[in-house]
Parts: sequence; structure tokens; C-alpha cells
Amino acid sequence: MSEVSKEYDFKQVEEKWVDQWDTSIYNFDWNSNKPQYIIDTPPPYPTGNFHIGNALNWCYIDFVARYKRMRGYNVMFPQGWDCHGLPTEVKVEEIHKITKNQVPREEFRRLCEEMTAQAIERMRKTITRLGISTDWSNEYITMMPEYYGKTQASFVQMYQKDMIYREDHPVNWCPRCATAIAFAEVEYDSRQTTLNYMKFQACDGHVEIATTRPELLPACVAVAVNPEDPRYSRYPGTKVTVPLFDYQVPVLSDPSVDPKFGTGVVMICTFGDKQDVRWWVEHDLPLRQAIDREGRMTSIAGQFAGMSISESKEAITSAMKSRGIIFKQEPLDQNVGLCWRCKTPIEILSERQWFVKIDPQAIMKTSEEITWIPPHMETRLKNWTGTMEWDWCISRQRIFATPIPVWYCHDCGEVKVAKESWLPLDPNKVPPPEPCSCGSDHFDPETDVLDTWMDSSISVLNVCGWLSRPDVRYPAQLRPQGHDIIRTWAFYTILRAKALVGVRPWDCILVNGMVLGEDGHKMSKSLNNFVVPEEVFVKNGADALRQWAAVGGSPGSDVMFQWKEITAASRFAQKLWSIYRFAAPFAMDCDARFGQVDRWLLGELAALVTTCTSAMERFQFDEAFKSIRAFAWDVLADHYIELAKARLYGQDGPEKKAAQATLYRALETLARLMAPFTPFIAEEIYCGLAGRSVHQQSWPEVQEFSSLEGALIKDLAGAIRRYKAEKKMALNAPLSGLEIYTDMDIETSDLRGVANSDVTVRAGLPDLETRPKLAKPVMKVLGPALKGEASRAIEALAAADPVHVRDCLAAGKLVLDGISLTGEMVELVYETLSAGEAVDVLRVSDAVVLVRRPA
RNA sequence: GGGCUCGUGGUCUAGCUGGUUAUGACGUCGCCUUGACAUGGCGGAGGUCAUGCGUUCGAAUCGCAUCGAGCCCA
Repeated sequence: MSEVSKEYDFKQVEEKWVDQWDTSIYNFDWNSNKPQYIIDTPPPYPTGNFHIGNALNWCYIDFVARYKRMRGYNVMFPQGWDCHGLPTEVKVEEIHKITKNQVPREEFRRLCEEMTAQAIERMRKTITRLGISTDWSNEYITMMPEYYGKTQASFVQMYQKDMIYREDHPVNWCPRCATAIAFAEVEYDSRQTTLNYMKFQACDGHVEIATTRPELLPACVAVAVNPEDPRYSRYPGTKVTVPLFDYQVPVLSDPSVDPKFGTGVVMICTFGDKQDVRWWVEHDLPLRQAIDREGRMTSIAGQFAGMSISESKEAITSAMKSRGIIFKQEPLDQNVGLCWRCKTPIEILSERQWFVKIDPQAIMKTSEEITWIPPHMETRLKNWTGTMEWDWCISRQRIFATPIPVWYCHDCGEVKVAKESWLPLDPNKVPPPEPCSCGSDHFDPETDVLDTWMDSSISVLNVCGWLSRPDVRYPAQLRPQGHDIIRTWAFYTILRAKALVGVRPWDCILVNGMVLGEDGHKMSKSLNNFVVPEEVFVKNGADALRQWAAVGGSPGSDVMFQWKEITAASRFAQKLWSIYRFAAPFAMDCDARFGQVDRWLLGELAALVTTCTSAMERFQFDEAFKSIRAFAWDVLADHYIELAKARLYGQDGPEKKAAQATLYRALETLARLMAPFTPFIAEEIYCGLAGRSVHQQSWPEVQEFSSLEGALIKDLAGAIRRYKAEKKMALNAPLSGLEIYTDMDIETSDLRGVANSDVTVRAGLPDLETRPKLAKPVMKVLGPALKGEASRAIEALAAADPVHVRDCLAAGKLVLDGISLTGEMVELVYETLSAGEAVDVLRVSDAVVLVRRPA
């Protein structure tokens, strides 16, 4: 056994194992007979920074992956990268000081790919340093043809199944990004705006209308009132004139108009908000598009054409004010829909776009086949699914994304969707390999691209071998993800798996919370409460961060990052190291005749294995790791090692050998239990002890041991240690003798060591006066038995003389305040009087210890 | 405005299929260098378990209401 350093050098140990480990042992075996456990790892967006939130999520996954491997599963823990998206486009534009339209499409895409590849490399480093047991043989990168070819194939298949269509439809539109976005990409924020009251010329004078969006006046297609509103009952069916733009629109009657808002008359525009779209569909209204794709006013805005939305808002408002059309303005709080990337207020435009049909019932039904952890997270998916009103808009007006594999015939206009065998392809680079049915071979490519969620929503199919292997493996077993993307990633994945292969994507979804900074707010750069994993690696090591992930909170709840948790984790690592340092010279893998104390410890160890196993099966990592800490620190270090020291330092013999074997078993088992959580220190200890890697061992089996005598000895030793501490004696200070009165047949050698004293054991009670000092009610028995009389009985018992209670119970009849009590209802707590002798008396459960005071 | 989750010593947290001494960590106070560990050991202080009402012999735990926080959405 080589020398073990006094301090645990986490940096040296962790970096050594990162270098030495052969990560191919974590590869999924496609030919194995073991049961599969496939994890649909969330593919992060390659920003280059693998943040603490990712780390929490990846720790959870790694705990499960390592545990399942030890339980004999063929585990796939792949790593994917969800590359496409606007942030990269924006960053490339910034860095190269260009706009995407200044360089050829292909060149711009190349710059994006280059930057993404660098970002991925940085994030891989962090993942590896964190000790994540990634299966790198199943890595995927969505911007690579082998992946986006599958995205395109999924598009083609769903198009063929009539689940994808293209038509004019209102879409959420970000005027700054000049692209359509899905509902899932819309954020809401409360803003203050102005409610303008204005007059519309009507059949008999004028009606007053309140609106927050006067710039949409040229898009007004109707006004509406509530049919129950007596003020306006004469208007429906008539027409009013739109001021300033001077055209007539009908007055409608619709029950969803709120008579209490504004004047009770609402202007319907195409489109101010989602409600406008509902009315537009319901009343079959015409389309007047006043805002274009860049957020400028169109020609129907007349003199205001070409202005931006805010310019025209100001110009139209002041024009109407000067003519007295706007006669009142008041502030109004409202929630505005914003583009999640650039926070620009979104508009609703009617655009020809590609859509995926949504079947809310099918999604909810599939979701019920999946185990949700924690279960209430499923409610969020269902609430979201239930509110879907439009289909999913999947086309985007961007460049760095999966191309839509479609052309349009230049001559007859026919839509030509690629055949699967032609994929992957970019219609902007290649024409279709066959002519149009009209004979023309002159095509215009589709320049729109697919929503990034079209890529990532087939991650599970991809890792299960869809379109790339003959032996596909879906459903996967586990989907780990944050609750912030339930309405996106989880929702879309369920939809797509059902649509493409007809099965649920996963057996189980494990939802983790968000990471909060030390100030209690969600960790973010803008709040300056940000900590990067590398900072923790340097200060306390990866195992410390992993311990925080395990015990910081139970999965599903938000977890606060706290340096004090990291400190506590480091202390535990050091404590464990000290245990190992002490045990290493003694621990021996051998058979032995275990003593009472050994069997007690091995029984506690078995209980730990049971607890941990149950907790891991339920993904309760905090419970599992806290029980590990409690065992190592309290049970093993503070009790067992203190008790066994005398034997271990003593002469060779069967008793010493039993302690050596016990130490080995305890540490060896502990290292295996810790391996999923803290792979570095577990490996260091296991290798030092057993000479093999812990990461190829199986999960410990429960071995039945127990010793009530051992448990009593442990309690007696604790009492002696406390006694010495109270008397300000050193723990190894000698005592002048111990007499233990107990009916158990206990071994005394370990106690002799702890007490540094002779120990004699006698049956019965010492020849001292013992008397009950307290009669405690046993509520579990007394409550149900006495019901309404219980509280009176408790009071009577408290008031009664405990000696009287004992005597009555001994005589078999105790009646207090008219209530009969049995022995089972009362617990007597005794005290022992030392009657002036030169002894101190300790009570430990049913045993009494007389300590002869040292001379 | 709706839905979900949650309010436990200074801070964070366990318990929450109801049973009288409410868990642990960090911090704090006192004592102790004993042959693994002072990043240690022993002991202490600190809680009306958000508030109110109810169910019950008994509520941190169950129900209702109120207040507050977070998340998701309209």
C-alpha cells in the first residue's frame, strides 16, 4: 500500500483520471443482450459555455447512467448539439462585421458552422472535466448532413402523410429578425401603453372606440360590440367609417367583446392580436395588411406608407388628435408579446408558410403513456397542449438551418417536394433530379428553412437508430430536461415521434428545475449572479459540484447554487479521504469471524445499500447521497472506527482480522455506492483498495447482517465519549473501571479500548436506587384507544407521581382521573441515583453504566 | 386573469400515507490537540413549521380561505 497523502488533492486526482480513463467503456453496445437503457440527452445549443444549469441537468443524467450501468443495463448516454439558430447568425454577423445578405448563402453558412464547431469543442471539454460518462460513439451534430438529412426526411414523410401543409395563415412575426416564429418563441412582458379614445362616423352620428394601436387603423376591417350591450344595440348590421383613411367597415355583434373595456366598442384589425384572428376567421372578414415583413407600413397606409411602426403610431396619433378624432388618452398596463431572442414586440402577419398539423388529443394521450417525474410536470404539458389554437409554423426566413427540401416549378407553379432517396440536399444548391410533371426543368428553390425544433424534436429517433440502423430501439427509456422547455422540446418530440413512428418517444421523463444564483433569482449574466463550472473545478473540484447537484434539492424543484454547499462537499471529500488514509493500511479483503460491533456496522451498511437503491430507483439523488454522507461520517468514522481502533492497533488475531475485513467491506461498498455521484474520489479510493476501476463494478447487493449487541456497544461508546468530553478528559484518558448492567451478552474488548479501562458486564440492575422520573404517554397506543379521553389522560399522567404510576402498573391496575391505563400506554423513564458513591451513572437505553471516577 | 409549485431556527433544506424531543448543512457560542481527520471531536443557543378558520382525542403533515414567492401561460 503506497503512502496516502494527508490532504485530499482533488485537482491532481481528478485531472489524473480525466487523462487516464478509457471512455469507450461507456459506449452503447448495439449487439448486447443486456436490457437497453437509452437516454435522450438534451442537445444543448452550442454557445461555447456549458453553464451551471447544464451541469445540474448533466449530473442528474450521469447519476442515472452510471447507476444503470452498475445495475447491468446496456446504457446509451449520447451527446448531441442543436446547432441551428438565430443567435449564431447574429454572432457571426457581429464578429465578421457583415450582414447575412452581404455574402453568399453558402459562405455565410460556412462561417456559422465554423463558429459552432469551436463552441462544441469548448463545451466538450467542460463535460469531460465534469466527469460525465458520455457515450461519444453516439454523438450527433444537427448541422451535419447525416443529421439534417434525417430532419429533411421527417419533413418529407410528414408531408406525404398529409401532416405538413403550406398556406397563407396568420403567423407571429418578428419585424427585427424578419422571420416567422412559433408561439413557443413568444415571450410576454408587461409594458405601459396608451389607450386612445377616438370617434368613428356612424349611421347616426358617431361611435367612440378605444384602441392601443391607432397605427393599425388602415388595417381595420370591422368594429364589434357585445350583443348584450344596450348602448349599442342599434349598430350591428350598419357600417361605420374609418377615420383618416375614409372607408367603411361593418359593425358586428360578438359575445366575446368585453363591454367594460374602453367604450365597449372594439376595432378589429388584421391583425392586432390573437383575438383579431379569431374574429377574422369567425366573421369571414377581408385581409388588410398594413405592416410588412420589415415592420414598415404598406401602401394601404397612404401617406404613412414606408414609416416604421413606431413612427406611424406617432404620426397617425397626432394627425387624429389635431382633427379632434382622438379626444381622450389614458395610460394602460398590458402584456406584450416579444420575440424571445431580440425582445422586439411581435406582429401578427398573414404569410404563406409551412405548417405542421397539431392533434392535441393524440399528444395528451401519448403523454399519458409516459412516466413523468415529478408527476405534476405533465399538467404543464397538458395545459399548454389544451391552449393550442393554430398549427405549428415550421418555416423560418433564415439561413443557418435545415433547408426545406422543396422546389417550385417556374412554369406551372407545382410544388416539388424532394424524395427521401435524394436527401440530404439544399434546394438552393441543386435542382431536383427529375423534371416537373409539366415537363419543365426550370425550378425556383424554397429559400425558407426549418424551425430548429424540427431538428431537435427527432433527437430521440436519431439516437434510437431511425433511418440509420436496421434494429431501431425506440422508445428510449429516459428523457431528462428542464421544465422551461416542456412546451417546446417535450411537446414537439411527442408530436413527432407519434407522427413518424407511431410510438411514444420515451418511457420516462425526468424534469429538473432551474438553477438559481445565491441571490435566489434565476442565474443569469444580467443579474450578475453567474458562476461558471470551471470556477468550481478550480476551487473545489468536479466531485464537489456533483455533490451539490445531488443534494441541492430534489429533482424538479429549482436548486440554488451555494458556495457553502460546495464547501460542505469538499469537507466530506476530505473526511472520506481521512477515513481512507486511516483504513488503507488495515483494510483486507478476506473472510473473518465477525464480532458484534462488526456485524452491527455491516448491518448498517446493508441498510445504506437498501436506502440508496430505493432512492436511485425513484431518482431521489438527494436522499441517496445524504444517506451516504451520514453513513460514512457518523456511522463509519465516528462510531465504528473509534470502536475498532483498539483491535486494529492491537495484536494480530481473529478479532483484528474481523475489523480489517469489515473496514474493507465498508469502504469497498461505499466507493461503489458513491461511484455514480463522485466518480473521481470513488475511483481513487476503490483503485487504491481493490486495484480495479470502480466504474466497471456492479451495484452492491444487500447482505444481511445485524447485531443488537453491537448497536448497544456503539451507544455505550458514545455515552462514554460524551462523558469524557463533559469531564474535560481526553478521549483516551484512562478510567478507573466500568460496570455495565445489561441483560444482553455483549463483547467488551472494543469498549475497553474506547474507555481505556477495565469493563465488567453484569446482568440485572445495579444495587443502586433507580426510580422513574417521568411517565410519558405512548401516543400511538393511547390515542386510538382512548379517543376523546386522551387529552385528559395525558394531563393526568403528567400530573401523576411517576413512582405511583410505576407501582400501579406493576400491580396491574392504573386509574388516573377515572381513566384506566395499561402498561402499553405508558413509557417510564428512569433515573438512577448514585447514593453518594464515587461513581457516575450513565443510562443507555435499557443498560446502566457505572463509571468509577478516576482517582 | 388562469394553471402549476412552494412558504419549516440567521441562511438553505429534510420530514408532509396526522401521534407529543421537527432533520441535516452553513453560520454562531463554549469546551477539547486524543496514534485518520481542527476541512476534526463533544456540547449549547436559536423554530408560534407564512397567517386564519376547520376536521380530529391529536395537525408542519389533511381541508378551506387569506397573504407572499417562483415558474408556465392568457
